[in-house]
Amino acid sequence: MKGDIFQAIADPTRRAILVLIAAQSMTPNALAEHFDTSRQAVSKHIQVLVDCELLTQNKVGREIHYYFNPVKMKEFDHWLTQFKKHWEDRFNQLDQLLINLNSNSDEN
Amino acid sequence: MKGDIFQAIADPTRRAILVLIAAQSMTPNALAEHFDTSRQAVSKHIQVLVDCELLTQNKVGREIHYYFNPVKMKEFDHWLTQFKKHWEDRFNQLDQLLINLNSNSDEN
DNA sequence: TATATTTGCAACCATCAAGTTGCATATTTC
DNA sequence: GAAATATGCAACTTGATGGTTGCAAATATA
Repeated sequence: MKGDIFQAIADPTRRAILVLIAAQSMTPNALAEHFDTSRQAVSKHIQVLVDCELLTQNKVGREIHYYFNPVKMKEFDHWLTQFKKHWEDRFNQLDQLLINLNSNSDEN
Repeated sequence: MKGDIFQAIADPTRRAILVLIAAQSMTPNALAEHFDTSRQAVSKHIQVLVDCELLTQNKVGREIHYYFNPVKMKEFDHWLTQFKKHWEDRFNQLDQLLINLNSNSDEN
């Protein structure tokens, strides 16, 4: 599971980090100020995102600037797109599916 | 984190379950045959997917048929769409971003 | 050079998640 | 009614995960 994009995106803090960094590149310290947790905790999240290449880094002196890497996001996008495609195919053969769902009233 | 779609989709087994059930509704037993793990393990995954409403169930006698619920998938889709939108906006102001990325050669 | 700043790394802890086994319940079949 | 089948629920184990603190390394500043 190491380096898995789905795993990386599952964590809400990491999603927030992605959104922040996608909007503007940042250093770990700058990022950490946006969260309640410690700098090290944020750094660990960053590391996870770097491991799966959702972030790239650029060291400038003692600072490290992290950037969003859109390429890897595509991988994620791809799964959903494929899934949606599949599921929209199903819509074309709605027949059985709808019949079953409609005869199902004991559930909700 | 209970009932979180991102969390639900993070697990590869659950993604496989979603794909299988989206293709065709299934009972837990039928599903379990597709995996190496025990029926109970699969059932737990199903429960997670039901909790976040990615699956709905229809009890028929002693069998329970699970169906894919496309509605909730939208929620997931929404985040990605918003994110992509944001990130594509950035592309329109590529200037600074590209300058920074290009001056970054010590990383790869 | 001494000090402050930015960062990563390692150790540790608490919680959660995924798996297993065992058992109870409901339904079908004999 | 008894046996078989389909399923859910609970207890337990183990490993991963997110958090903390402490410290070392590198760079900037005085």
